[in-house]
Amino acid sequence: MPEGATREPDPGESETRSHLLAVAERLFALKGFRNVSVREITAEAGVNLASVNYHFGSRDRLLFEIFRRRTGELSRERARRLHEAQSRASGAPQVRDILEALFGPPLRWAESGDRRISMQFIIRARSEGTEEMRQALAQDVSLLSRFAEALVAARPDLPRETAYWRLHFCLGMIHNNRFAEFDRLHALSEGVTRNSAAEDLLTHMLDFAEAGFLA
Amino acid sequence: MPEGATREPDPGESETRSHLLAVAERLFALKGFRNVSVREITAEAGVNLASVNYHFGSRDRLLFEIFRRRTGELSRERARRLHEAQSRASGAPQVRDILEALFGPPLRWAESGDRRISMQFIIRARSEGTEEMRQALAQDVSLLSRFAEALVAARPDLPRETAYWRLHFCLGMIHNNRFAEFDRLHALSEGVTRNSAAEDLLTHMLDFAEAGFLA
DNA sequence: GTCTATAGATGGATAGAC
DNA sequence: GTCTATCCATCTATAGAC
Repeated sequence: MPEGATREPDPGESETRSHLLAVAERLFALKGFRNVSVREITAEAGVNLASVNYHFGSRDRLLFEIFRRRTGELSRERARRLHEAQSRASGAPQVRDILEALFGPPLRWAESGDRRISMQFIIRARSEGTEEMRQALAQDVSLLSRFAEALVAARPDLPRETAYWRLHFCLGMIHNNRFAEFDRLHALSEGVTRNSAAEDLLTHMLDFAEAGFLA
Repeated sequence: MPEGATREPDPGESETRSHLLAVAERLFALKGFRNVSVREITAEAGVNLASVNYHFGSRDRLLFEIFRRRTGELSRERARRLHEAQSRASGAPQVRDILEALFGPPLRWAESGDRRISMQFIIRARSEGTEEMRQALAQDVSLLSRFAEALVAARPDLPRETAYWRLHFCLGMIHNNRFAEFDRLHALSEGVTRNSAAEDLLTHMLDFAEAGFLA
């Protein structure tokens, strides 16, 4: 597991603190950011009402801390996969390999039980996030521009603007995935043993988006 | 303008009532459903605090009434365009014409000043809507299945499941559009006179999605 | 139909004992 | 670090005068 991952509680972190992070993440992901109160979080976690303020200062800072951790992890994983694709292809990967580095991590997160909650949390942050979160997402342009540059390099004949738009469409394809879609996916692939559900969806997405880029 | 449109106040509707609908729609669209209070709506509208409850019963029912009107209008416009495409093509339109009936209406709404707010409201309803709204959206499957059937007819060689997924990806491309994207769009097309901004984006989307369907 | 006043509920935050 | 008790702000909804 890469350096930044914090699936297991940080040993230097109080048990209450990491428990609060886990419980809050789940509730926020399931019910929406504004539909979860500090009271609900602490009750569910079996800790005292005041502990959120003691450990995080405020409800908002707890929420932002979860956001910061998860988006950081996802970005690092995507960057790593893009870098691997570039290494394999001597710096010039094909469109499909670039898109796999973009699509793969969130789809694999959404599949496994543990990361699934984190993925739903991140998806929510795009629409329900605070101004601070949206600003942080907008500043994450460094990662996106790495993908954009890779795509432009793979399709140098394409106008830059067109490549940007198509990357934007690809992001839309990802962000539209919610629990409902993943559940439908699991239902559809029931009894299909050749691949995992996430791999099936990944293939569908890559087929569609790759063809879109080759237009 | 088609029958269902209610851009102008219904003559049989009290002025306060239609004014509240317009003001509330704008505030909900700009600030988010849960970030707008009855107090703010009535203050902005210059009417009394109690008038929301008098005219609509509750804040939630005001919100749902806006939702009901706008989603109805958009669905009817899409259905009409699909029907027109089918008439033009003797019942068997091409993929691109089907997708234009899907993409065109929301893009044109987002472009013009008046409908722009309504479009943002609808986009928000997907992620911030109440359970009642999500249920209504899910039941709007009748419209979606008309598009799905048309696409399957246009590409009979494609597995049904694949066609559904691709329609799902197209919906993602649309729903990812927010104010930020439309503003970027307006900036990009500054000084470009050959087409309106919405037509440019529509072309980009159709190029991408049509190619994706032909994979 | 419109207004003021207020009831009633919820939730974030903190003081202060332990 | 944890707990109880409480403050204070905000909001929806409604009663009742006009």
